[in-house]
Amino acid sequence: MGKVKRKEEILTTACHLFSQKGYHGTTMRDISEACGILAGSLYTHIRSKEDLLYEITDRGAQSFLQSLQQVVNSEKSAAEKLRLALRAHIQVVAENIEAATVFFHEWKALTGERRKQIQKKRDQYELMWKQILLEGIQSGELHDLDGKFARLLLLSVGNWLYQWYKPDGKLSVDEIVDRFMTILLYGFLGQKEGIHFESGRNVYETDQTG
Amino acid sequence: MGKVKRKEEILTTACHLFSQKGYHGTTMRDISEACGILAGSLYTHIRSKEDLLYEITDRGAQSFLQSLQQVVNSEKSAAEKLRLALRAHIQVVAENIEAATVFFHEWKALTGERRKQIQKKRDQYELMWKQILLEGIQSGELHDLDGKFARLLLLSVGNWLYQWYKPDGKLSVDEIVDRFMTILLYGFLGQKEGIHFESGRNVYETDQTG
DNA sequence: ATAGAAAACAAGCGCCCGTTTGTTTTTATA
DNA sequence: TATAAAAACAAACGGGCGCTTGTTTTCTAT
Repeated sequence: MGKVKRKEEILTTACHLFSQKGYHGTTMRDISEACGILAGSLYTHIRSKEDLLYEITDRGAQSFLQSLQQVVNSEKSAAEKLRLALRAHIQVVAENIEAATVFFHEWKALTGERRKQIQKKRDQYELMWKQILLEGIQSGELHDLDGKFARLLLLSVGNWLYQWYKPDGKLSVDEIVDRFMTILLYGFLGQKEGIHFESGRNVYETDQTG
Repeated sequence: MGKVKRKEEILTTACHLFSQKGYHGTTMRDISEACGILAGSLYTHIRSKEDLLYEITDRGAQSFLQSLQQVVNSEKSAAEKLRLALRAHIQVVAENIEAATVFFHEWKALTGERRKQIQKKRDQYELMWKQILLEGIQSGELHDLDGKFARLLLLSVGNWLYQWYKPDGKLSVDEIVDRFMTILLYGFLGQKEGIHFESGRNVYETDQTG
């Protein structure tokens, strides 16, 4: 097995096991067995168990930050920016479902400086959402909106996704985003005027949950 | 220390530590030290560590089920039922924030039959939400609504609450529910006609998160 | 083909885990 | 106040934990 490859294999394997059994519920022997080597051999490639967790969560944080940065920099209407932001978020989760699970579920198992760094990136991310919403409110496009709770709503939806999303589900990321955004923009009671989806029928069951 | 009291103290302490450090990250010695007794003495009151986790999560599940059952049985409009359901959910989380944290974050650490039982109650709970939304859609009150995603939205908001809610926050449960429901019923773009709150001003910062 | 580097092995370190056992102390009841 | 039950202690069990060390095997580049 090549040099860099084994390191990545260990990370992927750890990510898989952490997402399934949790960080503290996964042992180095679990990881080594899944990789087909002995536990001690892992330490040729990594320095510690916590290093694995940090690498996984930090990569996750970077993915979220980078994808949202593009949205913030874009020049679109507030509503469109919100859609793009939610789309970016959901895409990161959907395309890295195991890493996202570890990111959301296990990052607090980090200790000391490492944890602070991840916390910092989470704060940065939240700040970017704040910015998008604040712009929309100040420009009047999102009149009368409680920015704080709008943000909590959006992040709740995006962050909870890892709990139910299954990669082999019937709906694409775009279809999921469309359904959420329709409700978020116009509400349970509002009309969906001016919005059209290629698959916009109202079907109660479109099962994607596990 | 009395008979039943010590058992409850152990449960409360375990709940606190599980919510902070996770189930696998908490040791029996952690719990015993916080209770001021030796680790072995715990076993006068409990049978195993997993028993503690099961008791906590099962009580949580019962709280959610009971509070929502009352809403399902009530005779209200669909929109009002949704509000009451979200209120019930948020109230359970807010009034038992540590237990809720363990319930949402650690229930998968249960094994075998115990885990299946909690899963079953979670399914029951979701079914009750489905029922409320289905009634509202079939009666026409929630016209054109994608019930599946409306439910995901509501449960995302309710389930993510444990991640940011602080008991010493400035807003009451009712105020939180009002803010979420306003957005959920009328959307980011819609008018909030016919709705009035005693504290309905639009302030961007109403900090409640940690 | 062979020297040097990288990777994996084999063994085990010290420590902590959940739990058990046998004894002592505390509590409740008569 | 005597007595039995309940609770807590003291000590340790078997085992698994993250990780290290010293050696052997495998790969890579000349």
